[in-house]
Amino acid sequence: MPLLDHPDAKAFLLHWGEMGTQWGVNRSVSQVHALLYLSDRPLPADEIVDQLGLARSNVSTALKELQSYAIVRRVHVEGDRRDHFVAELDLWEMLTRIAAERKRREIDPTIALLNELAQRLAKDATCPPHVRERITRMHEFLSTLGNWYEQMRVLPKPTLVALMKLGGKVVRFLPGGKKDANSG
Amino acid sequence: MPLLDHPDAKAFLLHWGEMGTQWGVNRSVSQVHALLYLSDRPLPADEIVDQLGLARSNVSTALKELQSYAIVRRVHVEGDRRDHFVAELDLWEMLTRIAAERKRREIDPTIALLNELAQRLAKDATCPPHVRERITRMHEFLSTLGNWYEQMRVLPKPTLVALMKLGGKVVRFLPGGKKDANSG
DNA sequence: CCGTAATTTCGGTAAATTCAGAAATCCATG
DNA sequence: CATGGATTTCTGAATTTACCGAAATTACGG
Repeated sequence: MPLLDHPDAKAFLLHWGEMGTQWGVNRSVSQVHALLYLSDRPLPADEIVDQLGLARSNVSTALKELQSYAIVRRVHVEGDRRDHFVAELDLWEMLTRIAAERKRREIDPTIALLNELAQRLAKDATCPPHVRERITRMHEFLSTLGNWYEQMRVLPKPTLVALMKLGGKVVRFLPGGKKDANSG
Repeated sequence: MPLLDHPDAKAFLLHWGEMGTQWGVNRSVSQVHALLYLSDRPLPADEIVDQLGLARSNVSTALKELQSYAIVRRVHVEGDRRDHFVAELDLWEMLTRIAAERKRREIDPTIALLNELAQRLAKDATCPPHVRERITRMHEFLSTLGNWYEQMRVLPKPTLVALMKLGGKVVRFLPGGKKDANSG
């Protein structure tokens, strides 16, 4: 019995698919992800094809993309030759993996370029001062962000979760942190 | 004298333009942003057209998009009828504004849908248990993230900056936080 | 190894996006 | 309230991206 017979599962899947384009992947990719996320068992590509009505090749590409984010993985199912696929169900894991891959694709190349430019600018007298300053600032800013990310990345997951649950209340624990009505 | 005469400024601008497509905007948008970011004075649309070699209409659309993120704003220049534009130069501001807009576009619609679905699922006996659970989990997860974001958003900027600079060392200050070699 | 099932790659088409130029609208000024 | 510059909106062409079906490749069981 197809998962998508249930109207709410279907609503979720269709919405997820549409949002995909906003998130920088195509609809097929995010639909496949939604289907696997809702599925209670590993699915072979064929079945994804059937349930979503996509071309086999398209599903293959989508699965590859999802695996590149490490939020979907191949699993072997006893007594079946075909590859099966499951989505990461730990949403915190999902988030950190997407973050890692997006940083790699969207931030790291720019930091690399800025490293180069910063080096060149250091010994370049012809550059207008404000250009030098703007590029340097951007370099410092992104480097700082990158370092922060790196430090967060290596924290144990429970610590990260605790930090997030704490929300704005972290400041209470900092030296000179604000006291509020709930702190005593 | 055009800004882009300098090779490093040009390299920055070209790179920024290419990355734009990764970041979910088109090349024109990110190029216009780069140009304004490097400029030491407000630029009228005409001049952006000249320096980047884009069509006037294109620049108009790009400026609108950048203003929707609130990282570029219109300014009036004494004695000139034309609108001029400047980029946000405080990079921390830039980041928080982009984050705000992206959350609005990329997360809020999904939270809204999940609110609906969660409500429907609560009184729906026909839904397979694992589907209910997965959707509920996603709902809780995104809501928690949203709440965390909201609490970070309202913190004073210096506090945010301090928190980031602190990096992984925040945990030292938390109750039960780990001690490390640098903490004593 | 051979045959078959499973999967990926390739080529072509459809759809969407980007972008320039033209037309229309807006707006300040005389 | 007319004029001319400034700006946006409209339209269509060009490019890019998404996606299907077929062919090629890979992996597996006998």
